[in-house]
Amino acid sequence: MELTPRQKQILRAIVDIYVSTAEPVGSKAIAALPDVDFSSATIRNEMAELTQMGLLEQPHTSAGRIPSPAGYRFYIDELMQDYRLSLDETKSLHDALQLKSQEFDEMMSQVGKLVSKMTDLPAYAIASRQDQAVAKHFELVSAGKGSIILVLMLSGDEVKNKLIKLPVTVTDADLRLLSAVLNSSMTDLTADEITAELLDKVSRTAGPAASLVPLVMDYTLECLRQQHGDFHVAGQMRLLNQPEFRDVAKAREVIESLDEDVLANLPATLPKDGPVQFLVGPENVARELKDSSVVMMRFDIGDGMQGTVGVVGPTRMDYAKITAKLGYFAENLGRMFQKNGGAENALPALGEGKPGADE
Amino acid sequence: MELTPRQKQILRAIVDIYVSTAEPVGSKAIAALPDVDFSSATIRNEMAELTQMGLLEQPHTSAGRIPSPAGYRFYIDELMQDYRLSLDETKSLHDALQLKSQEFDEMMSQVGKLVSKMTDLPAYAIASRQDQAVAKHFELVSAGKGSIILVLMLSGDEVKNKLIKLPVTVTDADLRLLSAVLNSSMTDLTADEITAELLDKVSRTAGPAASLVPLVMDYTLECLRQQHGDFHVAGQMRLLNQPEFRDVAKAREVIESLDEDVLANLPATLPKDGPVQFLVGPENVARELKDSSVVMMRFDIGDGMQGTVGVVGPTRMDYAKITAKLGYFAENLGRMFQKNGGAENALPALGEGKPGADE
DNA sequence: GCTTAGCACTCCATTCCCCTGAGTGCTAAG
DNA sequence: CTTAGCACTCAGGGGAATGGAGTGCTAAGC
Repeated sequence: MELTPRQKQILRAIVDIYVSTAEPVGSKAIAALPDVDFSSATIRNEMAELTQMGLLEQPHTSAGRIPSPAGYRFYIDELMQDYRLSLDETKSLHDALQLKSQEFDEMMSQVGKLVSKMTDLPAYAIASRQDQAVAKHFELVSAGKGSIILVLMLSGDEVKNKLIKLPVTVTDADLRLLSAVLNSSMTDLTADEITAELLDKVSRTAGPAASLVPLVMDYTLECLRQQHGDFHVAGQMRLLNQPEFRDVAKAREVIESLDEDVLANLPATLPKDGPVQFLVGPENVARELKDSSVVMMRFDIGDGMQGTVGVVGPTRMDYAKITAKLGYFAENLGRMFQKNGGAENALPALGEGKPGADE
Repeated sequence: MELTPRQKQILRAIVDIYVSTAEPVGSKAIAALPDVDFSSATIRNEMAELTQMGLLEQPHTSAGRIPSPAGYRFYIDELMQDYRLSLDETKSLHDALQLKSQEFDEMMSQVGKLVSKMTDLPAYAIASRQDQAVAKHFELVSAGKGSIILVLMLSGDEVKNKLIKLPVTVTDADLRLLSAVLNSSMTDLTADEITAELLDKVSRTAGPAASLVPLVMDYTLECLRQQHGDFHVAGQMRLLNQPEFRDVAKAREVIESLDEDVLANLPATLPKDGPVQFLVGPENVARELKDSSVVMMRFDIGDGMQGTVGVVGPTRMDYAKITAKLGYFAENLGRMFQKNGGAENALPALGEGKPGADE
C-alpha cells in the first residue's frame, strides 16, 4: 500500500483525533490542525481516496470518517510514533507497581489488575514456561489418617503439592526410602525423559512403597507438562467506560468471551513474534472480538518463565499510549520478578521476589 | 407489623410477580391470579394500605406497585415459601457441580464461578478458618543458590511454602537439625501459644542455623494468623443481565464495589446468624449496594474450615430460588470438600477432595 | 360494613415530525 | 493540482400528540 506523505499525515490525524474523541472526524477538523496547510476540500479528496483504499470508513453519508481495521493496522505498522509517558504518568505507573503478594500466582493476578487499572481497560496476565520443567526434589510427608502429602519442587523454584491417599499401609521408613529413590532417579528429567521403563525400574527399587510410584509420578508428569500458569483476567467491567460499549449487549459479548473463550484459546493470548503484538478487530480469531483489539506484551520472569500481559479494548484504542504503558510494565515487572537481582533490584520493597507457588 | 391474611397474599403475589417481570404490578394483574377471588378495587384498597405501611412503593402515580426493601424483608422473613428445584434445575446443578481442580484455592474460585453461572448473578466464595490453625510439620529444603524453601504443613492439610534467602551459609546438616527442632517444639501450637520466650528457647537449641528461626517463624505466624482465604468473585458482568442495571453507570458502581470494597469488608461477607443470611437493599453497609441485595450461605468444608458463597443482585431477586440453589450447593460442596468421606462421597469423580494449598 | 363497578384523572412511554447542523461529493474557477 | 461554493444527505434532538395502564374516589350493592 503506497500512500503519499499527505495521505499519511491525514490518516494519522484521523486516527489520533478519533482515538481521543470517539467521534467521526470531518475534513474541517483536520484542516484546523496547526500543521495542516491545505484546505478541507483537498482533505475531502484525500479522504475519499483513503476510503477507496479501505483505510477509512464512513458510518453514514453525512458523517466524518473513522479508521477501518486496515487503517488501524497501517497506523500501527507505519505511522504510530512512540508515545512518551508524561512525568505524571510515569510516576503513577511507578507508584502502582508494588506487588504486595509474595506468592507467584497471586502476583500474576495482581499484575493483571494493575495493568487493567493503569490502562483503564480489561487486562490479562499469564505466565508460561519457556524451558522444559524438571523436578528438583521430592518430599513425602505423612499427613496422618492414611494419607501423605507429596511436595514437589520444580525448576524455577516452583513448589507443588498434593494430598495422596495411601492405597496400602506404608511406614515412615518406606516413605524415606521412596523419597531417596525418587530424588536420586527422577530429578532433573523432563517429562519426555521419564519413560515407562524408567518408571518400571524405579518401582522395582522402591521397596514396600512401590505402589505409590504411579500416584506420585502421574502428578509429577502432570506438573512437568503444564506449560501455562493460570490465566488472570481483571477489570472486565472497565470495558463499560468505553463509549462503544455503552450498549450493554455488546459489552457482555466481549466480556463473556474473555471469561471463557480466551481460556480455551490460550496460545492465541501469547504474542508470536516480537515482544509486543497487536490484534486489530477482525484479526482476532474469536468472533466476539472482531470489533475489539488486543495488545499483548511479553515480559521476562527469569527461571525459564515468561509472562504475558495484554489488554482488550475497542479497536479505537490509543495504541501508542497503551504500548508505552505495557512497555513500562514489561520492563519493570521483569526486574521485579527476577529474584536473583538482589540488591541491584531497581524497585525497592519487593520482598523475596518470586517465591514458589503457594496458598 | 400485623397483616391480614389477604394482605399477606397480596404482598406475596406482588413480590412474586415483580420478581419475574421486573415491571410494577397493578391491581388487575393480581385480580387475574387463579386463587384470588376479590376484585381489583379491593386490591387497590389493600395496596394503598400496604403502601401506607411502607411495604410497597409506587414509582409514579400511574404505575403499579413494587415492593419496598421493607416489603422484601417481610417477604423473606414471613412469606417466602421453600422453592422446590425442578428436576431440570437439580440436574443442571448436579452436572455443573464438578470441580476440576484439586487445588483448594482453585476450587474455591471455581465454586464462585459455578454459583454465578447457576444463579446468573455475580457470586463470591471465600473460605475461612473456624479453629485456630497450628503447624503440623516443617520441612526445609535446599533450593541451591544460597536459598531454601520452607514447606509448612498446617492443620487441615493446608500446605504453604516460601522461598527464603539465606543470610548466612548453612549446611544440610544444620538444616536437618533446625527442622528437627522446629518439628519437635513448634508443632501443634496456635499463633498465641508461640511466645517470644519459646522462640528464644528454640533459637538457642537450633544450632548454627539459629539465625533462620525468625525468618521461618515470621512466615509461620503469618500463615497461622491468616483467618480467611482469598476472596473469589466471579461473573460480575452477569449483573448486566438484570434490567435494573441496563444503565451502565449503575452496574459499574456495584461491580466496582464488589472488586474493591467487599475485600476490605471481609467480615461483612460472612453470614452472622444461621447458615443463610439476606442483606436487602439499604441493609447493606456499603452505600453502593443500597439498591442491591446479597444472599450468602455458609457451607462446611471440614478440617476446621468453613466456606461462604454468596450472590449479589438487584433487590428484585428471586430470593426463594436463589436460596434453594445456594442450599443445594452448600449441601453438596460440603460433601465434596470432605476428603475423609472416602467411598461414602455421594458425588462421583471428585478425585482427592481437598488437597493442600498449591500453585 | 366490607366489597365492587364506574369514572375521572394522572402520567409514562411511544411515536411522529420537523428541524438543525455537520459533513459530504461535485463542479467550476483559480 | 487546489480550492471556493453549493446542493444534497442524514443522524440526532426537541417538542407535541397519542395511547394506555393504573390509580383514587364515590356511590351502589350484598
